[in-house]
Amino acid sequence: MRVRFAPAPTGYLHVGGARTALYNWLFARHHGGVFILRIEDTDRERSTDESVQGIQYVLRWLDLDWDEGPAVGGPYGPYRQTERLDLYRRITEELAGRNSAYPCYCTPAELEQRRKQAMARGEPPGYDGRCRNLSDDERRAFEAEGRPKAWRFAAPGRDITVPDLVHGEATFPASDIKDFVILRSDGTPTYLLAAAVDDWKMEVTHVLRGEDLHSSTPRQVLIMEALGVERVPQYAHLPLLLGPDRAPLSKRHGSVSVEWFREQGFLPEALVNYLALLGWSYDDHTELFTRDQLVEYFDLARVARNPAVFDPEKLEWMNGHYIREAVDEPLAERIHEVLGRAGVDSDLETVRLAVPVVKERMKTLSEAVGLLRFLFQEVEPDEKARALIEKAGPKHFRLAAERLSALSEWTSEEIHQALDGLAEELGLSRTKAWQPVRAVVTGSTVSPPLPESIALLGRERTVARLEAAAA
RNA sequence: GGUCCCUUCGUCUAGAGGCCCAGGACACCACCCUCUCAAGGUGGAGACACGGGUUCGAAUCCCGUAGGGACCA
Repeated sequence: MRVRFAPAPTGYLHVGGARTALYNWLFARHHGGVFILRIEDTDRERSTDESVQGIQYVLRWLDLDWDEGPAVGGPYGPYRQTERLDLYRRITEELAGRNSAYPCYCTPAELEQRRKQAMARGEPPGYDGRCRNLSDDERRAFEAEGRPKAWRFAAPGRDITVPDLVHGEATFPASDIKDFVILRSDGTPTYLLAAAVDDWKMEVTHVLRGEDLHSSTPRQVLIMEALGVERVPQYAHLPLLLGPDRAPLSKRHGSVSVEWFREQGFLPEALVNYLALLGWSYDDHTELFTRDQLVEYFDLARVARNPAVFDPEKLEWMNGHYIREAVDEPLAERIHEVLGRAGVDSDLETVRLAVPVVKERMKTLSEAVGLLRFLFQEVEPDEKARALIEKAGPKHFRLAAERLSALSEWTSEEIHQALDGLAEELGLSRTKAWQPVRAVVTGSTVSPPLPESIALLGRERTVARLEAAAA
């Protein structure tokens, strides 16, 4: 079994593409097949080394390893290979020899005009087959004129049924399959030809791709059949991913690239788990899966047929879960990195100690910045904090400073006791006594547990902040 | 316009004729826990697009209608 994942060379992978990659990978791994990475390269404008790098980077981050590739399909970009162009041309000639392809001399303007006429007559648009039965004389005349020619596939005029591993069979009527272009006048193949030929040459047995390619399947199958390909791949079309507005996920939804999620502090495990569940389910209640379980359980028969809306909130919840589950040490390193990128100059040692108290209060790693900033920078109390500080008054903080500086041991237990003593002395509830202290020490009314926060901050800085507030 | 695909709580979904006056999860609400925020616990509200059939019985099968999407150019 040879499974191929073929993203377009857009330079990044959006979550829809990532899900397709994941399903291909899971399918291949589940069946012990070969997972092939092939970059679809039919777009002249965007194909660059960088885009291939970008896709590889993302797949590595998600830990989706491939066995072959990256192979590049299509003829463009830095991967432009004239021998490939020759291959597509030779195959087109071969098809022509079998009466399955013919040159078309119609100009874009002519095609456009006829399309409009057809529409006006209430007929479906699409090529009318005009050049299919050109006489030799007519053909010579066009050639003499120096007209550019494209090559079209000669549709066989019969219905075609293509099986699909998630949808079952779909029959496309002959009338819907017009003679389509396979080789452009500049000698480059269209997606249809390139995909069919490359899948054939790479001996691909399974193609899992987006639903948007569903209706192009019969044309690819037709090309392969005309070529006498013995084993046409099996197709599975995955339901599209939608944005919150129910429109297919695309660049205009903004932050949908996997790279963005990485930068925001999402864990690959969370993204993989979430994506796996967008269009597939195992049973009626299991939601959290390890990678091994995913590989073991994944089954195309349980892939949904309806499109799914991408829900960032559920992803966040799941990410929070994976952060809580994460091992402290590597997590500390990642948080250290995130802090650095946010311009907070932290030291790894302190972050290590802080991890246990922050890990269960984050949905994304980037939230660590707000939670831990007070440990590494001077604080500027926010509005709520300032109000609390003002209300409590200097005496509150002077007493707190005294009690804390008198401590013989600087541990969260001792600090806890000192703060309780403060509450007692002031005749206040714990909440009322502690919140102003929190405001002064962390600059916020929200923080990790106070005694732990103070322990992390250190005696000197804590007392200094309290004394400044008492002045 | 044609063809193909799709339609269960706001969202992701379970459901392949009786187990379903529809189950789980996220989000939401309430309560508990509690030094704040979380996490955790308990409870709550919330859906079978519509209309016809078939059947003793339909979310599940059939036919229509409506809506959405993709492709064709």
